[in-house]
Amino acid sequence: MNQSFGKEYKLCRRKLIDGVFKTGKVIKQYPFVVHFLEVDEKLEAPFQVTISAPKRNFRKAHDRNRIKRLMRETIRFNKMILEDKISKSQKNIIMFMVYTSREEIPFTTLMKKNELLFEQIIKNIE
RNA sequence: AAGGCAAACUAGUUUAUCGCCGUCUCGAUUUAUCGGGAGGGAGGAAAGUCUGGGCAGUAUAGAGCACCGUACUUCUUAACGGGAAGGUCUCGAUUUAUCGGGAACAGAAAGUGCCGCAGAAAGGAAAACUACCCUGAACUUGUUGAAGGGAAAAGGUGAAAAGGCGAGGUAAGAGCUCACCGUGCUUGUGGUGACACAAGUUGCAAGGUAAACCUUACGGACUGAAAGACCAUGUAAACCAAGGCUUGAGGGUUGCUCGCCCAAUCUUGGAGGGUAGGUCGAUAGAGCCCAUGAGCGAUUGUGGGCCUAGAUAAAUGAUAAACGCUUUAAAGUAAUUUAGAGAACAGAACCCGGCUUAUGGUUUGCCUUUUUU
Repeated sequence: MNQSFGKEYKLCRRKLIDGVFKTGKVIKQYPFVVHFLEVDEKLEAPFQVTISAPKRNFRKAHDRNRIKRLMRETIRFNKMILEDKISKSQKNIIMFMVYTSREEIPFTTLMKKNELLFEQIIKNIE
């Protein structure tokens, strides 16, 4: 089982990010808010995601790094949920994830929340 | 034992599983990817962006004014507003001469401004409220004290009242005179110097404030890695129209003035193309460690060794276990055992030198307080 989660999963093309916000859908699963969109373009990875921890909630750079690392770890563990679905269809998914809580939440609960979130995305696409 | 100050060190360790970002290397082929291996991967402040440089671009023909910064001395350094050593003033402690702090520590005899309240008077060679002295008026002849003058010694106000204190002197007083002290000036000696010490003086006739303007001395081009260079893409300093031509439009030269340089490269409008990617800059440096020489020290000479993060919506993480540390509770005379909890401040973004701020722990030195012997 390939659990790697490298550079190719990063969404950093400005046009795609603008597209996610203009035409994508929104799902809230506290503490996450995700904007996502199905695209026909061929990407380097099955899905691409941008992770964001707002400066408004975490003033210190050290805290923002901590939150983003935890989020990346949860996505890495749960990515098979999305990849199974995507491998059946020909489309790719791009996402913009925002962490909305003002405090750090334990890793185990973040895992469950993230799992729920990805299942909701799949239902929504279907 | 607790608290405070200063200095130094440290910033949990190991293993397993799954991952992240570079570097080197091997193999495979579809020549651009895949797979394997080796090795590296945040800090003492990476922070604040307060300073000094390097580096890069623009410009180099300068001068004056303006503006900004610094301000005891000597040294140190690439440089500094940093650091070292020292001087002066000042605060605290006592062991009275030492120790430990602090200082926006140049100039008030160039000029201007300001000094609230209180007080008679607050800067003008000023000022007389009480009380003092002299002259002197009135009458009740020992009282009241008009008026004029003297006087800064006493009281009172104030942060500050015009050198301090004592003696002489005087109507009462006054540096008016004298001794001592303080302070200014001159000379000499010592010191690289800031200054110190000594002697003299027919100076004391006059405050503070420059963290008010100001004066003096010294220094200062501007911008900032989103700098900048190259590659890729695009006909793009391209195209169309109008105005403007050597009798000088316009541009550059720090903000202004003068001066200087370039000189039709210009101005306005219209229509319209494309990028927002990559490589370098960018990690071998005023570098770090060790030894040794010079110096009180900051620092520096010489020799040897080492290579030590380079990301770019931004890498160093997650989970589990063990050990170590701190702490709480229980058991025990004690060593200790068991169980629980905790581990700070904080994330490189071109690179260095400093400063400042945040912060867990350990050690050493000094000081204070309390308890026991």
